[in-house]
Amino acid sequence: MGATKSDEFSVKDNKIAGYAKALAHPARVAILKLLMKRQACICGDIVDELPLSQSTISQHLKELKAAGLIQGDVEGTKVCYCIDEKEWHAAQELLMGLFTTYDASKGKCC
Amino acid sequence: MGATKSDEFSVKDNKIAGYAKALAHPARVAILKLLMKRQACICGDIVDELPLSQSTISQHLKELKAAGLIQGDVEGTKVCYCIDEKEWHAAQELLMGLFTTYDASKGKCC
DNA sequence: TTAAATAATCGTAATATTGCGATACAATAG
DNA sequence: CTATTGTATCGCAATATTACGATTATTTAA
Repeated sequence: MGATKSDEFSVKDNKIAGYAKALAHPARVAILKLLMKRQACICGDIVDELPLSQSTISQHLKELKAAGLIQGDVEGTKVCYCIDEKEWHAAQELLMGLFTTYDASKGKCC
Repeated sequence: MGATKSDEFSVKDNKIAGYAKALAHPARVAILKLLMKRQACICGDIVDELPLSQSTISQHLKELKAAGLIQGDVEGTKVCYCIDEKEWHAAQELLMGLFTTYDASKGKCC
């Protein structure tokens, strides 16, 4: 008990939930915004910009990478992260699909 | 240590993260889809449709309600849930805003 | 080679989430 | 009033997340 019963739900619902989970922390939202603001990507500058330790930032980056939303390029002693365009759009489509499903069925409540 | 440092981030980023968190579980995604599919809303039928116990469903509904995404109307001994249109659109706008920020700055990576 | 810089990982602690059974509560039916 | 139905809440156990300091690579610079 306690573990999420992912198996019991559709692949699509799990994907949506997975992308949502990646966005479900303000630090990760802030990181993504930073990556977008600087049209080129950054690395440990994120650590300077956010109020979290290096190791914590590193973990958040790892999660965003695991979700597929970002990529990391090793450049010498630094690592350069950026949005993964393809997955970013995939996430956008899935989440938007969920939201627009509502407009389709303009149901009124109870 | 271990608690999320919400205070350290912007209100907006926290809102985005909050909505995302509500969508970050396949059961909640499934619930929202059900509420939309039946243009009118349901209640404990959700329990019959999903592979989770009544108490677990109830908790997920509570979270969705806390996030503002759904409303619940007591109807006799039953409770009828439905999407909260206003908050739903607010969530949609915030999340879309995040996604489209990328298109604006067609940055290429590293 | 050695030192410095940068990032990833490990270990640990605190807290949050997920899930369920049992129980409590509310409203209707009889 | 009492029984039934439908839902919420409580208490617990299992697991996951968040955060950090310390350590471990890894690569460049000296």
